[in-house]
Amino acid sequence: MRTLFTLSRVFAKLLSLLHTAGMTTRRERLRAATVAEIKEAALAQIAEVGGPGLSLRGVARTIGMSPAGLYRYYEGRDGLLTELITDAYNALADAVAEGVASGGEAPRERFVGGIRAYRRWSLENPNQFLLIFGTPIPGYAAPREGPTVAANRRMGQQFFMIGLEAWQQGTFHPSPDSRAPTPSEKELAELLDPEFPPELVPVMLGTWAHFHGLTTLEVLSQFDWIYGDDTEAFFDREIERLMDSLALEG
Amino acid sequence: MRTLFTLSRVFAKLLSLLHTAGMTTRRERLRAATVAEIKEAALAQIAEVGGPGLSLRGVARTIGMSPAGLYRYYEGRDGLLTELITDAYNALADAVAEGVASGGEAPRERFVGGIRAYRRWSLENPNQFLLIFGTPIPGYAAPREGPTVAANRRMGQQFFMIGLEAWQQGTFHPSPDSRAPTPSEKELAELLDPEFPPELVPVMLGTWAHFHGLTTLEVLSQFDWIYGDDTEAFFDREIERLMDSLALEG
DNA sequence: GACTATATGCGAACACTGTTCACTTTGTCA
DNA sequence: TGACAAAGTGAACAGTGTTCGCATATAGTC
Repeated sequence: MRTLFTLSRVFAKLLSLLHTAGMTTRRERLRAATVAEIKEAALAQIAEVGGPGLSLRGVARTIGMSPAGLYRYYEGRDGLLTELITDAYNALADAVAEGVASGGEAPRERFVGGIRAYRRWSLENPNQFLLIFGTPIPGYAAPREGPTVAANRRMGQQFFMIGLEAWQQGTFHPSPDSRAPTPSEKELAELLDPEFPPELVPVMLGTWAHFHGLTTLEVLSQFDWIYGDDTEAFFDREIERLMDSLALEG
Repeated sequence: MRTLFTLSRVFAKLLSLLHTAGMTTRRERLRAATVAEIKEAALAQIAEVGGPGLSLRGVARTIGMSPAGLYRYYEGRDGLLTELITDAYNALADAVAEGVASGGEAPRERFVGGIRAYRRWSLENPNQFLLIFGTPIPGYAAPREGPTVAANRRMGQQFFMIGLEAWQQGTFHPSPDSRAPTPSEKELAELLDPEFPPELVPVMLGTWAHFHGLTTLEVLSQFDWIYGDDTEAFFDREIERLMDSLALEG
């Protein structure tokens, strides 16, 4: 009987939560504020010491809370990391989208704009970048089919769409691959868009890998001993070379 | 007087150490064995849990020694990491050299052999790879101009030499860069080899970044959702595309 | 061979980490 | 007002890297 009452109450609360997205009650507002504060502190700490150095007790200290209290908001360190990793994926995807848009109408400008934004965001947020593309944090396992892999796929699909856009405008003529598309490539193409040409899949993956490699090595300061801190010209030149080899016009 | 005696004794010892590289004394043999054992245990642990998860107390446990005892052999965790990172650089460089040699006489075969070896080593030793190209370990700072940066440069120079080899055989005709070589590029070229053409510097760097990106993303399983575990064909095809765009014949 | 300086190794301690648990205080809602 | 859930705390546990003082084993010198 008690549990039934409780259940119905919980259900009512859930409904009200879904209904009133304006966070009416005082508790909800406070909670949202606390969550935001925690995340902000965690992000600041990651920017300083990197993902693997994130300390729960540290963020508890900076926001003036006991370490145990954090567990009311996140499932420990792993839960917090899951959220931050998801955020990083989305932030990168947003930055790329903005970079594409800044390219105006010209397909090549849009494409290059996305790539440049990829690099810029990564250099400005190296530790968030490494949260995604660095060493997996020891002891942390992303939840299966959880928010991080969803964000990962979202980012990947968005990138493929940039290629499709140029393709459909007829300005994209990568050298034809002598090999026929594999089943997995056809499958992915269909999943992305009915119009997506399967032979574009490996081309886009290779392109991604290329400028991702450039970005990674720059974030890790692997070009410093050659170019010092003036790597931008090299990067731009390399992107031009890449675009030429893809025969992306416009 | 005492100190003078002591100094001369130390000097004699140093001389004898330099002279008898055969590790005559019992102590030296034992020490070498212990060092090797520690390194082996650390390497095994890194292979399991990754670099940032390396636990000094853990290796002490597996070799049956007290944690404090390790400090007679390494300057704490950082010292051990410095050695392991250096080893990783050298192991990768060795693997690449072997891959090049396996290509026989044909320049293109040699070049591709090196790249394939780069990928293979990285996939077989992902955690050593990430030790070098992953997130810097929190709290660890490589000693300035220490062994790790030396090993890093050694690896880089070796890679440039592979390019020079193909160049000198007249089989390497990358599309000419419209931009004149920068001072840093000329400087590096001279430092590498008097015969090294400066315009080859950015080409080789770009090439490295390209297949490094492919390798990184594969190590981090970022292709899995598309290709499953059959990524080798994609990689090989991509390398062919890269070689064609570089116009490396033979 | 005895003596002494050095290398090796250990246990205890310190400051730190993530996490759990029992407990109190605070807010919400019938 | 009363009941119940949420929020927050402090103590505790097991784990980490590191330092210090002390014991022992080895090496080289008189």
